[in-house]
Amino acid sequence: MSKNRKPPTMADVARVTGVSPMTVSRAFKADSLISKERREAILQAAEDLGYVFDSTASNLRSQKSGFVAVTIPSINNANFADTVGGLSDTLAARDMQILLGYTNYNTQEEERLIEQLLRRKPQAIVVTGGKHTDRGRRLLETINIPVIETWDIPAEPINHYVGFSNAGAVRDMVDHFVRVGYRRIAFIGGDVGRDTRGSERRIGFAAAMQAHGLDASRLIAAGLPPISMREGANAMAKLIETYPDTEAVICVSDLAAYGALTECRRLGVPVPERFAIGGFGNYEIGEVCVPTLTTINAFAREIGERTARLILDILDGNEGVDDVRISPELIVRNSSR
Amino acid sequence: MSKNRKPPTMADVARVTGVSPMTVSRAFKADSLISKERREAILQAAEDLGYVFDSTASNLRSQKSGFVAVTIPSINNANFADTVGGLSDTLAARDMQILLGYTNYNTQEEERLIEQLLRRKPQAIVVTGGKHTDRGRRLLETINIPVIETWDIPAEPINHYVGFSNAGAVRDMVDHFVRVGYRRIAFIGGDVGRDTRGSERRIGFAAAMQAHGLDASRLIAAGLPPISMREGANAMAKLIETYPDTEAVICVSDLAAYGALTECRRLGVPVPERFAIGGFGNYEIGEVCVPTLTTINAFAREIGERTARLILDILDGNEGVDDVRISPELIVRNSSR
DNA sequence: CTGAAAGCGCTAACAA
DNA sequence: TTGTTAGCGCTTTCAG
Repeated sequence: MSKNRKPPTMADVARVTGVSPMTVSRAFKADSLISKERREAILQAAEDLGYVFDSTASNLRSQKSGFVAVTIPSINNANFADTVGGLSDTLAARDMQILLGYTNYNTQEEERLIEQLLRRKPQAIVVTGGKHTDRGRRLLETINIPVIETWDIPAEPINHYVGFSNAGAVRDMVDHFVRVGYRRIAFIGGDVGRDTRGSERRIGFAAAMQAHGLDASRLIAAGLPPISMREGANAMAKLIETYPDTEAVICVSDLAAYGALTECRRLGVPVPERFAIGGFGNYEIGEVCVPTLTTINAFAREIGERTARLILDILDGNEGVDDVRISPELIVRNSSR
Repeated sequence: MSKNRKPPTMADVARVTGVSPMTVSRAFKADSLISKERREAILQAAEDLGYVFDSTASNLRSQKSGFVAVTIPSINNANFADTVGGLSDTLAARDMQILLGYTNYNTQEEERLIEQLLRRKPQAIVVTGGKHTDRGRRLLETINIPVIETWDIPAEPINHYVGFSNAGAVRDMVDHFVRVGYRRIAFIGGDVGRDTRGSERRIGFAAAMQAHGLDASRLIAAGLPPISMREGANAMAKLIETYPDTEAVICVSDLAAYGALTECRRLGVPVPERFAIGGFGNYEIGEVCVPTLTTINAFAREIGERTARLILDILDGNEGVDDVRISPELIVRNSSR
């Protein structure tokens, strides 16, 4: 089945076709000057030989890898998957590929990953969030390619960012909850410190509650991020036990919120009549479950698309490239007033 | 901020350290012969210079990319994400990286992707399923690297496979449903032809029903794969309208099953008393929702891990490497007897 | 439109 | 343990 001969190179294709390797090279570049018939003959010969273009060599010579490096906290998260999808689809139009790594919500792991990814000579690097180890940050500052921080608005951006205020988005939900009459509001999130976006959502909750003169101390920590549905359910049980008179809860994600919702159903607590629930992220589950979930749409896919366009603009040398601030949208559904 | 000087190379590090480039190269390979102090001095100088190892060049010279190419139908699917996670984590132990592409459940797109990925000279390629375009198959047959088909047991494997029988797994569920007394059983899946794993599940359903002498014609097509929760809900509405006396339904995935479950709740149809529901894939939603979902665990993460180990074995030249047949596990929960 | 020469940055292979 | 030489497969550059 698999022969042990060395795979054919452009030189082989050139020999078969009776042209120079340079001409073969041109045949493989869509926009290069070469007669139509010659190109067709060359491509046909290449296909017959089983020749596969070697981008490894091409990249070295031209000093362009065609890669954009991307780090996300978790591969198994619909929000980040949407962002990667937006990035990937937009970059594909220019034949660029994504080199993906995930950090498990851990900046140490992110540092290791950044170093590993940079060795592949990406033409840009996209990271999630604005928190990094000192060395990770230094690596990003030193490298001579566009760096884009996403899903956040960093206090001190390394280079560019495409994101939104996590604290601000939660504040909008608190404001809405207070406006419609809830007062005793709690927050379910992960343990502090690891997931920075989650922490900022908690901070946004506390700040907004205080701004309304309300008690901001009803905080339930549900475990290490990311918070699963199960952990959301457990946190809800703890919440009801600890603060039985709570009227509404804001969860760090729709997944936690859905878990909380199922726990209410198990306990016979009517939602939203007795207990209102809000989530974050506009996951599919939130528009299908009963009752549907009030949530915040952070436009995950658009973050990816805008990031990709920012990168392409920079690589094209367009001046005046602006960072992007996304405005998350509050979606009020049936799990709350 | 970003200087326009060319980034430093090994030659620069060598100059600064007063050694030859070859010695610098050795300092970056963990297992090579070089005095400890010298290595440390070199690595320190490299860090100071902001030198980043160039795997592009290394790969070309050594003819080893360190990549494993992987195609999956969708990036936004917890099952495939788990498989990729298993692959990625297992390969990371050997410093290999994954080069990921997704096909949108489309073999044309898969063909395009395979061609693109092979240009990066991966050391192995993993594809999902055993159905490909003719040219896609030819590319995989011709290339001189391990090819692993997953999530399926192909009738004619190209090279290796790590998978399970989708038809057989659904047959197990039908057998169970019949054993506990259901007779009028339906199947909700995607439109035929695109998602081959889904088609095989439907085929397994029909064959099993016929084996029991039961009517296998209650098939609801829910749209293009992948079937969303929403489409599962719509399909359930159609099912109840079309075949009102149905007792149980098997859905092509847990997501569709969950949608079906919510539709029952909306319609006031009690599950499992009036209507039993089974899913596929053991997604998190199925163990949290109310009632919990009867499903099939296909061991997605293990598929990835076993695939990675298979690849490493082959690359290590271990003889007698065997393909892997996973045995999916039926999990009976509260959405059925 | 086509070709020849040179070299991208690293490491295999050999020599010391 | 270290250095020298050559070359991985392609494309930049320049000449025709």
